[in-house]
This record gives sequence, structure tokens and C-alpha cells, in this order.
Amino acid sequence: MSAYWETLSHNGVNFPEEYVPSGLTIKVNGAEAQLTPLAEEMAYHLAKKKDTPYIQDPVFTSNFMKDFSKLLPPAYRRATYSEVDFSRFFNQVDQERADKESMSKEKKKSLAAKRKNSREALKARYGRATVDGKEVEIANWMVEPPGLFMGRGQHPLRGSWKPRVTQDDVILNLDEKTTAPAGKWKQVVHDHNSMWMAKWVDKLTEKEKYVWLHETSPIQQSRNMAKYDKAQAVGKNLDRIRSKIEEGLESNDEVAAQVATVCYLIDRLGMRVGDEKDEDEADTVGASTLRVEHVQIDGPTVEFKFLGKDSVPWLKKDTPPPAVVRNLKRLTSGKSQDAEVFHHVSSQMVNQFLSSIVPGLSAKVFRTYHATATADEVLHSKNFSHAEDLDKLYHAKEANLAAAVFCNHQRTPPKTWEQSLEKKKERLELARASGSEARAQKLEREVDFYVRTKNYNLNTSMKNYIDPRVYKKWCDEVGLEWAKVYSKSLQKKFSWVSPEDAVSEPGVGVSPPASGAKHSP
DNA sequence: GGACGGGACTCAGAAACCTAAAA
DNA sequence: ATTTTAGGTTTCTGAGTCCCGTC
Repeated sequence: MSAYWETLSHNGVNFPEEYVPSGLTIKVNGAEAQLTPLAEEMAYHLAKKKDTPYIQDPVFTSNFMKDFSKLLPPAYRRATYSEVDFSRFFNQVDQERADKESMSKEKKKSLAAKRKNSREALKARYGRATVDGKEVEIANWMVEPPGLFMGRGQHPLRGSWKPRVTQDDVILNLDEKTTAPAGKWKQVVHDHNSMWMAKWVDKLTEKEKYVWLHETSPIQQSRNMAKYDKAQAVGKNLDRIRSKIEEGLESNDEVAAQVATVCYLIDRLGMRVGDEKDEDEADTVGASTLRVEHVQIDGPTVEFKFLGKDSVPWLKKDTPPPAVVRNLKRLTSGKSQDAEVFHHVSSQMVNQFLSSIVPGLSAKVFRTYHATATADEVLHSKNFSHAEDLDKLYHAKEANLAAAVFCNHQRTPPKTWEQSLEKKKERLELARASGSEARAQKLEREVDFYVRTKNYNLNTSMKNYIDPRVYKKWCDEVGLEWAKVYSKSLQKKFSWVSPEDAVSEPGVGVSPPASGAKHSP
């Protein structure tokens, strides 16, 4: 392990405001109950969710009650959610929303400006660090406020109270010469081998939470570039990697055969590797943790259906080589539905196998490589030198969509999606009726794309998977400003690609990173 | 000297926010 | 021209991956 930095100083982290109690009460089975300030804070957070589906979820509300009822007067500590009347809190939230709604435009504006100002002031203090003598931004300089735990999917802890983080929970990382900001911190360390500015342990989930530097910092910039360089190495070695996997598929060594089969799924279907998960987390799987119930073999075709990361549904059909089908058949037959298909395989073994083929290769690199390659292929599938910007832009989005589909980056469509589609269709009909052919064609494409992206989230692949150099090169080739393809913050994130195009911000460096990711030890 | 678990890092969609297009 | 709405962008923090130190 070598050092990320030689000198590091910052002003610690910003803590959220204390909750100001208003004295609101609840009724339990019709009887008045006073609330402690903390209980009131919890009830208020619950009320904030009053119009969401979360509050309809019995696990959510019963988890909430578990933490909330502990703070009630002894007589009420066994109260269930349905026995408690939160209507005063619900009304309060409604009132606040109505007040906000009825506010004059000027008032709204001035309030927004005020918020922005105070945020800027806090950012000036907490949002920057000095790393090796250079000022850089900090990403998440505000400590997470207390609230209800909003786990994804069927997380067993959803609705539980996530307690407030206080200064003595937080460990700071600073260089030896910097004096820590005033107050009592849990600890101050000088860990040159770590990138984090501060961390604490979440009291509910017991997971570590970190404060990181912004993506524009030289450290992050060089790591980001290194990630895509590593993905390119997959491409260069793909034939060799695949022949090693094919070799493994036929192996008489059971462990080797299972590892190879998992690698097939990772390579060809873009599955994540799937680490083991705890009991108190949502039940999701990846390639190595697939269960029999997730695999359906029908002759030469195999269907994979399961919940992946963030409980996003996965559904892919494949016609794999016979060796894969054979292995899958052997590993699923005679097992119960909830048994692991690859009972001998752990993610470490997969990564060990992969890095034995190409040093540094791990499972997740396949997703980066294939997403990038997919986008690249779509981009160059058509000649755009003489097209209009809008056509180029759509083509860029097509490439993005193809990568998102490969990665299975889904979203829940907005509530207004259907209604919005109708409007688009109306506009299209109108254009057709009025005989404006060009406009009709544009709208047609808009409708088509709108439908095809209904369940897909394009941002994630753009931000994390597609090598920005691919878009940069294509934009240069067809004569399109890459600022039309990337949002401001992504331009900043990817400023390592072409510093001259970068959106600059006073006081924040956008110079290219030094070639080595880390300092020498 | 392998395996294992904690810790550090990257990736993820929902929600909040903001701005540009539509009415 | 002004207000409303839509949709793109940013923020937030939860959920993964994987490495490294330890036993």
C-alpha cells in the first residue's frame, strides 16, 4: 500500500441543524401522549412520508414503531402503528406544503437565494480540502442527517430510525501538522494510505460512512482514468480470457468448472459477481450467488430471473455454449429451489481466477468494458459527418441506451409517464395534420425514444461505465460539441479527457492528473 | 500461507432541485 | 409575456465490489 497524499488539511465536516421541537403531540388509542423532542422529530419524519407508498408498507411502519414506541410513556410502549394517531403531524406537514405553495414568487425566489447563500457559506468552510498544497472540493461535506432508513426493496430495516451523528462519532483524517477543528472528535488519524477525509459508523446499519474528495480532485481524476484503462486491457486480452473460461467450463475439477461458468455469466450477460450478503440486508443476488429458483433451462436456452443490486429485476435469456448449459443443468438438478447454484464459488475465487489471466482483472471490469464497447459500436454504426446536431445527439443517446440496457440500469418511470406520452402523441398528430413533415419526423423519433427509455436510466452508464474518451473521439469525428453530450458536472468529472474543453470554476483546478495514481511509499 | 472478515472504495436509483419549454 | 409544467441535472445516501491485514 502506498500513499495517496503527503499533506492533507480541511475543516472537518458540517453537522445538520438540531431539530426544533414544536410541542406537537399524538394520540394513542384516543388518549393524549406527550412526546420527547426525539420522539417528536421521529414523528415529523414519518409525517414527511405521508403521501408516499412507504407508509403503506407494514414492515416500514412496524420498524418505525419499534424505535418510536420506546420513547413513549411506559403505558404506551406496546402501541402498534394503527393505534397511534399522527394526524397533528400529518396536518402540520400539509400546512407547511400549502404555505410553500401559496408563497408569492418573489418570496420563493428570495428564500431560494437565501438557502443558496447559506449553503455557499458552509461550503466555503467545509467543502474544500487542501491536498498536497492544492485546494480541491470535497464531495459530501455535510454529515447525513437523522431520519427514517430508506433501504431499497425489501430491506429488513426499512422505516427504522437512523440516529443523529454527533461530533464524537466522527473520525477525521488529516496530516500530522494540521490541528483538528475545535471540539471532541472520536479520533483524529493521519492515514496517508486512505482517500477519505472523515468517517463514522452508521448507528442503525453499523456500516461505515465516508466523506470523500470531489470527482474533480486529482486523486479521483487519475483513478477514474485508470479504471477505463484497465477496462481497455480486457478488450486487448478478451480472446485469451475467453479461451481460459472455455477451458474451465470443461474442467473435471468441480471448483474450476463452477468458477468458469460464473465467469461466463459475468462476461456474456454483464452480471455482477454477487458477494455474500448478511441476513439483515435485502435478498439480492449476482452471478456467484444465484439460486436454483433464478435459473430456468429450456432446451438450449436459459432464462435468468432474479433481483440484483438495489433490488432491480433482472431478466435475460441466453443460448450459451453446450458446456455452460451442461454445467447449469448439473448444478441445478436435484437441488432445492433455494439452494445456491454455484455452491463452491465465492467472489474471491472468481477474482483470483480472473487476475491470474490478466493481472488486476476483477469481475466488475467486464461491465465497464462491455458497456463502453457497446456504446462505441453503436456510435460508429452509422456515418454522421453530414447530419444535423439533433440527429447526432439522438444517436449519442442511442449508444447510451444500448449500454444502459446491457448493464440493466433500470428506473421506475415517473407517475406522469403515461400522461406525458399522450401529450407527445397529440403533438405528433397535430404536426402530421398540419402537414409539417420535418416536425412530424422529429416528434416521431421523440415518442419512439420516450417509449424505449421508459424503464431505463441513462445516467448511470454515462457516469460510471462508458469511457468518456469514446464519446470525445466520436464527437470530434462527427463535429459535435461534447458539452452537448455531457452535463456540466459530468464534463467536470471527465475533465481528465480534455482539459481544454473543461468547464472551469474559479479556484478549482481542472488540470490533468499526474501520471501516477499514487505517490511513492 | 490460505481464508476470512473488516474496511475502503465504486456504483446505484430516488428524490430534490432547477431551468427551459409549453401553455 | 408570464405562469406552469416537464424533464434534465444534481444531491443524497444506500448497495455493491474487492483488497488487504490478520489469524
